[in-house]
Amino acid sequence: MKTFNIGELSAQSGVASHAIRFYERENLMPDPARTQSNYRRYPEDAIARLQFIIHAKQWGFTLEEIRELLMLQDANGDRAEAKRIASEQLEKIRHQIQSLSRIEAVLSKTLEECSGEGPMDGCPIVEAIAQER
Amino acid sequence: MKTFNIGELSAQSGVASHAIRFYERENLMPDPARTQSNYRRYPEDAIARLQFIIHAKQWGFTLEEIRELLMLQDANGDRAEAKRIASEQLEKIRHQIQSLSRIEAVLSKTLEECSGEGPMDGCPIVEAIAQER
DNA sequence: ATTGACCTTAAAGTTAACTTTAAGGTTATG
DNA sequence: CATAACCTTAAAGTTAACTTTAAGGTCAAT
Repeated sequence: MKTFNIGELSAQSGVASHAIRFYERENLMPDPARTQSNYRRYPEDAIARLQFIIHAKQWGFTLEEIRELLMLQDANGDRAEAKRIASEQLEKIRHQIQSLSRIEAVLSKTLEECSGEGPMDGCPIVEAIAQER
Repeated sequence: MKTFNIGELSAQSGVASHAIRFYERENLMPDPARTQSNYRRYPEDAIARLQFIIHAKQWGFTLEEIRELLMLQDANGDRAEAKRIASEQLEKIRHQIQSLSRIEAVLSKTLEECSGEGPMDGCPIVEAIAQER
């Protein structure tokens, strides 16, 4: 089995060495084996674990939530817990979409109304923001 | 004309006194008049300015962008500039919506596939995150 | 044997947008 | 006149998720 030092793992995973050490301190990555000279030695599956972290981040999970998911995996925990975490994430995402969509509607309408010419005084954009709600 | 000290302005606007001073340092609020005892004295329109800031924040503008908009207003600058700033903001919001919608689709589909029962091993949620793309 | 590219740790810096703390002056009330 | 509730400034702390710096040990190549 191939093993990697931290620089090689960094190159394979696209995660900076310092970030990998940070994940270790934050208990997202397990303490790796060490060489005689105290260098970290990673097994191949460390790449997959880092990619899991990257993807979960892209999905909007916080490191805290990712740590929970990884701990469930490591402990072969309860699937219901993972579902709860992911469901909460889905709810958050849906709220964000709703909120952004409302803003998008008003902002795009406002931009259509603004010619983009003339002085600031009476600018529909400014007036839309200044509007009480 | 009524004037306010910072605590009254805070109560009227819903923005904490310290945040108001912070906005002053950050050039979002103009340096106010002072009493003999060096207390800040605000005119009524300070309330509207703070509300403009609050609303712009709700629309997702950064303080930096809000400062730009306020400077344009204060200088009675060019409406085209305001339109550019708002257009960029609209683009950002649309990208966020797109990105979140993609995540929402995959995540909700994954959640449907996961019974929420049994051990983590083989959990569709974990597998969906671990998936290469 | 020396250079350069790695690796180690611990600690401090980054960003945004504040909040909190510290140490003290002022004003209103009983 | 004392006490509480204001106000002042400057500086440090907060959060997330790292990055950067400092000071030094190790390894591969020339």
